[in-house]
Amino acid sequence: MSSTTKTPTLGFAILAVLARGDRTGYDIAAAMRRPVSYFWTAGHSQIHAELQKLLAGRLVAYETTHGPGPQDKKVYRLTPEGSRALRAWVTEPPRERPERDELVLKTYASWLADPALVRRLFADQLAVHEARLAEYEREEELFGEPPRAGDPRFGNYATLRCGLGYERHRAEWCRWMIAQLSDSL
Amino acid sequence: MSSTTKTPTLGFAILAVLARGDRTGYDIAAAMRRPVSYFWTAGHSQIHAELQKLLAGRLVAYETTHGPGPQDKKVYRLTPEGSRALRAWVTEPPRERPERDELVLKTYASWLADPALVRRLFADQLAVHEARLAEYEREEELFGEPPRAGDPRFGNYATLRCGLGYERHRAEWCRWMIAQLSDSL
DNA sequence: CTACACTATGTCTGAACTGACATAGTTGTG
DNA sequence: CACAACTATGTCAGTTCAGACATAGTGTAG
Repeated sequence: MSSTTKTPTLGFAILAVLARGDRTGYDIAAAMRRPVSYFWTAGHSQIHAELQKLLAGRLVAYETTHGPGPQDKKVYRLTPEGSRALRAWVTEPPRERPERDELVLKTYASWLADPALVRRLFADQLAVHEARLAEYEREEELFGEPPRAGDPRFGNYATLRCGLGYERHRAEWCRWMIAQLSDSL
Repeated sequence: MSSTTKTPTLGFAILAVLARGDRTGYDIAAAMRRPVSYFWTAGHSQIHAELQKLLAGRLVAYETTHGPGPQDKKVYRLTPEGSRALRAWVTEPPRERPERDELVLKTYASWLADPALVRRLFADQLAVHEARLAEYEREEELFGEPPRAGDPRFGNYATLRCGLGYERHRAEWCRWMIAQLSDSL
């Protein structure tokens, strides 16, 4: 660590985006809304605040150019320290985040409710997952040959594969639930 | 809603546990650590605070009995209003939680790091998922015949199925990553 | 009989996060 | 030329959550 601060995960998410090219806070927020499939999300207010901290820790720097808005436009870039910190962080084991899934919780309590309404809930969810799956499959086709491990696009492709697997698992579970609920009618 | 307060998801998690039987705050915390597979988690400090709010909204009530500790033991139960609120909540569409997965983020930035170290990271993760999978499979066997939709045990079984599918998807993704990284060495 | 693990309730601080508010230039459309 | 959408930065109040601190009776193993 360069000094006193321990960077939260959001900080590394920002560094990971900047590793692919210099950006403004606005651009980072846009990238994190959906890079290609999911990986992390944050509102712009959080990003601007975190950029201040990264700046204080000298993990990023910026150049001011004139642009729209009341303030000047700031284009951020990784510093060598930032790049080093990011590379070191990548291979460290991730800290477990507690599982908090509202649909699973509803499922846990689903024995209390009208099976027809629960069935409807899962049918809606299934539609959402199938739509996302179709979208991801379209994106997958755009890659053609899977990129190699040293290529930045490998990161995009690998997260896309994760998203693809997740949506398939989720859709299958929804279908199973619907089948179970149909049996009990 | 009974009055002014909108109950957060944690509140419904507590109600869902109480729907299966009266419990103390301590018991609820223990149940939510791992009911059978995952569904929601919270520390006891959060649970005690939330129980106060549920109490104020008259969704739960309690009886005091003498027990260990400086305070008396409080056994909470659902009120009719609580039961009604829970049942109504179950079939409402879940609000989307933002995706925040540290391993996926690391994957997104993995092109920067030493492939051998990334491979190690995923091998460790694979071991974790395989261990959980084995545990869930053991739990699945204990059920024998899948419970029917009106049975409280259906909730447990259905969440277990979700956990099972999730761990399989995750393990498969880890294996795919390891294969990709082995190719590039 | 002593020590430890477990039961049991609660408070408090700080970090992480959400959503609203505030401001204003640029670019493209009708 | 007016208006909307997009670019762009920031503040602030409130909520959620994790982890530490505080306290103390009960049951069990050595």
